[in-house]
Amino acid sequence: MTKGSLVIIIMAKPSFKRRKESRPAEITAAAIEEFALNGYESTRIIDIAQRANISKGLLYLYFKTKEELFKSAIRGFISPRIEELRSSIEESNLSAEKFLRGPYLNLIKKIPKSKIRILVRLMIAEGPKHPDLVAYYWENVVSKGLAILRQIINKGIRDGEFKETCLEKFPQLLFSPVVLSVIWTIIFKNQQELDTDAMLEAHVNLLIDAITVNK
Amino acid sequence: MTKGSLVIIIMAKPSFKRRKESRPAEITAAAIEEFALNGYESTRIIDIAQRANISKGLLYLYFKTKEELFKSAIRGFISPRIEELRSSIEESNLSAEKFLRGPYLNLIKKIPKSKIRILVRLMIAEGPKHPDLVAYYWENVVSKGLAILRQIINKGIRDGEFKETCLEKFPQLLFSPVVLSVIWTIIFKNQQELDTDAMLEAHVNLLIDAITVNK
DNA sequence: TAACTTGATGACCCAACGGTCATTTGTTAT
DNA sequence: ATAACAAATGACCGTTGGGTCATCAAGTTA
Repeated sequence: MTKGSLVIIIMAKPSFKRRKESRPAEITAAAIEEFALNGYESTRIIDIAQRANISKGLLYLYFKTKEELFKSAIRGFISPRIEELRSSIEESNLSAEKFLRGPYLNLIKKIPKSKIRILVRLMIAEGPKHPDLVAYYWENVVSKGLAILRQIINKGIRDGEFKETCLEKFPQLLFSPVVLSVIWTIIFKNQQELDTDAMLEAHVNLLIDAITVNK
Repeated sequence: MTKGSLVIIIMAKPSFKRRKESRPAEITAAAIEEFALNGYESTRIIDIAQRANISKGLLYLYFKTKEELFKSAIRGFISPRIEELRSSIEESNLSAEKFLRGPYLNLIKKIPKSKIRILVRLMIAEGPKHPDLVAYYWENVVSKGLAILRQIINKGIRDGEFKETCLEKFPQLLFSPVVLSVIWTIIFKNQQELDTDAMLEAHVNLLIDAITVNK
């Protein structure tokens, strides 16, 4: 429309990059850190901007509002973990027991030490005010994980490894000490150390003892 | 010091009460509700005042700051529960297994439905910014509960009911599905109902199966 | 009823923070 | 060099919400 429009069309193609366009990712990374530290309300936009080494104004060039930034940050944080989850499962046709003692135990040992802790706290603290985020988290992480667990337990039953117990109705029970570990390490780290590796291993052992057929 | 001081001393005794002095309790009750609903930062003082049917100014007559009100509210909420905990334990010299299947299971079934949920969410969300509150919670609730559990498990081992398992090192395992239940009912109630009673019962059954001597 | 005391109010103050925008900086094309 | 325009800045605005205080209301005593 303006006098300059022709010029724009002609020469805009040869991709220019002042400071490149990895900016959004840098910003959401900084945002996740700050939100994890302070929660949604007490995190100031300017703290995020400073952590990302940009000005407040530039942040608003990429994200319309604080809310949108928050959601983008969480989503951007979850996405990569989904692949992580799927790939580390890789059914690999082990027996159900071997699978639980091996890849599964390994995976859950990592969680209380990884950044996923952040997510747990954020979902608990901010979830009730961001139902669409909860829905996203449910769909992409929780329900998938639950399905995998249920599948493994049923396989064990079909193969005659496991007894028919209530565990198939509540696969969550295999996961519950992970939740406790995460919360413990967030809240009570100053009160008492918890050897999460040992605890998680103990839990898997106990449950397998309880549901294994013979012995 | 002032001219009126003598008068005060003489006639202040015959306790007067305009609107009585149960005010602080009313305020902390209102505060707990609001804080549970919105978290610390997003709760406005005026919301608390309105819920307590008083003006903002009066609230500040009883509590110097929002922070002080928050702490008082939490402490006031915890105190009564401690007695609840102690009394519902009442060792009553049952066998360890009977105790776990009876009074203990009963107690934990109540938790995800009671207001204690509130506490869990608040501690997770706001704990990191209020370490003294966490310390108080630890001392008066968590460490006591943990001690009781450890005691019961050891008794079971001494009496020959239970095997020596890692459960004595991690009594938390008996409690972990409670934490999961609480969080679940807070966050995912719109995604999927969870029969917490059945799940908790299943969990206690499984663990007892795993650690009981013969069978 | 008058004097006095304390419970209670809400208008007001001020700092903090989300969000905007006029302006500057720097890069590329010619 | 300079035109052109995107990238980036930070001073500024408006609102929100914690906290204050002058003022009022109501109870008690004499």
